[in-house]
Amino acid sequence: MSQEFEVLVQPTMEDVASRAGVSRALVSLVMRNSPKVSERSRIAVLEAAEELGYRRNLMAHHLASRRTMTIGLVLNDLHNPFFAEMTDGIHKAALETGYRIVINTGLRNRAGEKAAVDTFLEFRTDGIILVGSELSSDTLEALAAETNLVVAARVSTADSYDTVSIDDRMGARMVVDHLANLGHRHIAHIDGGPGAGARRRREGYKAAMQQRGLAEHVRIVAGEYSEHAGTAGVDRLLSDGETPTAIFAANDLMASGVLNRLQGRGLRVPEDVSLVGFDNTAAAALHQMSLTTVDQPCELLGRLAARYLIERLDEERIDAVHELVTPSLVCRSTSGPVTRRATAKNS
Amino acid sequence: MSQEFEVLVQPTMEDVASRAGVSRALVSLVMRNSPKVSERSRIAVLEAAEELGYRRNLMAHHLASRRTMTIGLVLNDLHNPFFAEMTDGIHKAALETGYRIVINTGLRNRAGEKAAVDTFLEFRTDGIILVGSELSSDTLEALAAETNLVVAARVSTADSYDTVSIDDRMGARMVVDHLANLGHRHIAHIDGGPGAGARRRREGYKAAMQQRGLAEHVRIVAGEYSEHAGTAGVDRLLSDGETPTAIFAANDLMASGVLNRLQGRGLRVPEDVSLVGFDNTAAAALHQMSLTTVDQPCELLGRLAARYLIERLDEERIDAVHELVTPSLVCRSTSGPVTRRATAKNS
DNA sequence: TCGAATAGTTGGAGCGCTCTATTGATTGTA
DNA sequence: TACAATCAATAGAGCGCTCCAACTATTCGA
Repeated sequence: MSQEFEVLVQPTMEDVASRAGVSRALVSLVMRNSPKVSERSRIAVLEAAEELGYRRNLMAHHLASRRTMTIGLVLNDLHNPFFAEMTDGIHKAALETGYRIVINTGLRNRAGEKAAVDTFLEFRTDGIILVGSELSSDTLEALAAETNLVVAARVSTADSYDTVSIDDRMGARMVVDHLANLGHRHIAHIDGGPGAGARRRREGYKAAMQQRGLAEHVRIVAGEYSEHAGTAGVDRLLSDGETPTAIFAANDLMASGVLNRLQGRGLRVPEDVSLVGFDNTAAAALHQMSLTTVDQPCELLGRLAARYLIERLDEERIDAVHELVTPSLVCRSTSGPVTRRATAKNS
Repeated sequence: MSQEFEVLVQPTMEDVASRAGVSRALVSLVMRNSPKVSERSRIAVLEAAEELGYRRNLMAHHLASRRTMTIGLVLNDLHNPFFAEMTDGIHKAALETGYRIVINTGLRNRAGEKAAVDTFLEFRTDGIILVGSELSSDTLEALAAETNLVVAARVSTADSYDTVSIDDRMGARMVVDHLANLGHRHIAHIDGGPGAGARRRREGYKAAMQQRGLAEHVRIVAGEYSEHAGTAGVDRLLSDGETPTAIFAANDLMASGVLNRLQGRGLRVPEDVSLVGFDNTAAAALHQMSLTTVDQPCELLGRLAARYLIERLDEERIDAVHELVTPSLVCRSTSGPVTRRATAKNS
């Protein structure tokens, strides 16, 4: 029992100091890699620390220095692989600059997200990165007044925090261009409703269609980011009589539903109908799906988010930065040229 | 500028105390919901805190109380949806008992995992949960001496930390039983190599086959947890001449490769060959795949892990607990009864 | 009416660290 | 030889909080 107790009480700098025969302040200098320590003492201290299994107490460290060299990362949804990849980018960029990260997640609701943020505020992390936040812009403004803040995967013009996001509008335009170049004119869009970026994807689709002189063929069916919305969308599109030769689904999950329903209805992809998604999730790359889709450079987005936060911390930048990153199209097997058969049906 | 400075310096208990006209100690009592505070003072303090935007400094709190009410969670791989679901379970269980969690992840390597653990040790979280750890058992033992530890998704008999895992062996047995009950005898297994739980899945497969009197049909092809290993496995199985009527892939990702290759080879699933995976990932549920697979009760695993850690913290349990949770089979469209055609080929 | 019990409040020590000012030892220079 | 300059090490205050012992009212029973 008493041994158990001993084990869990961690040694302090004082312990290391007395073992090494120096002062506590010297140990502190060694731990912070100060150059003004003699080689002799440095080694003595490091050895003593090693022997005792000393581990700096970050809490005390922070209390005295007001810094934690830690970035709090709040992920809206751990289940979304998109966030996982962004995290990789943030993680790497942070490590390269001497910061570490700590992650938290709301349970996919605002209250949970707020709790996650509060945890970091209480831990006094040096700054916070929010990925795919659902908080109101007022809340974000308030938060930016309390800590250094960067919001990723969300567009804003706020001047108290930075944002980094993909250019959804351009992504949608790329999809339309790709399909139009393949000869498609009847390109329908099943939209993502309230989903992140869905509004901008829809706008991009519309604008590109107009620009291509296909304004009359613009056709948008309401949906949301789910597989079911994809199947329902197909039903809606087909029941109107005029079958489009190509469908642009607002994200990959929806595209999966679309693909399934098209095949169920006896339509071949891409011979009869071409299909393009958005996000380039792992499932899209699987052979069963092999979906043409828009890829987001997640890791880059993450790196940028981290960089902007660290600029605020290290260079004390105050004014906000808002960056839009260009996506790219990944062509796989679900999109192809319009065939005689497909066009015959429609014209 | 100077305003900027003001904003980022957070108010302390002292500030709240003087604004509310009470002592710092009283504010502390209010913040900790002590019952021995008059309603009058409580309200005064809470109002002052609200007005100042006071937020407790966890670092100082910990330093004084030696507790953070925080659990550190180290995920081996954020990309694996399995971990995301376990996190949900841990998260919920933690919240219910007044704890909060903080997550960290290694960049899929031991050094990264160690760094993640170190962060939590420096933060002095009350305990640590490792999910899918790749650290050596010696390292884990050493870690358990420094903090309270629970390891999830890993089997062990160590007596200094708890483990919670699925019963992979039983999962494999369920697969064999399911297929055998459908009339299959030629059931092959493409194994997961060094992957987590793969060894036990293979053993379970072998044992179940023997128990069913199918020892002579045991056929194991080496693989690993990747789609490619699945396609390669099929090639290997078919090139031997004797096509199995059913294939048990060590995980869903592999099963995806298997499915693709079977179809590519002109074999129908499940008419010609039945296929079963393991993990029940989101992709398996997608209609394109609709894979029969073994489901792990991830959230339950998470809840158990959290519970065991909290028992160590709150009830000061010392002796280790090791729990194996029973999985369940999810029957979808890739498995079916042996057909005349399939059996004809083989016997 | 008085001491005891109770409820509410407070000052101060201390948690483990950083940081400033200072001391002591050593070296360089006139 | 004396004095400044440099280097290495240290004491001590303080970061924001908790917790204990002590203190002040107030209430109660005898």
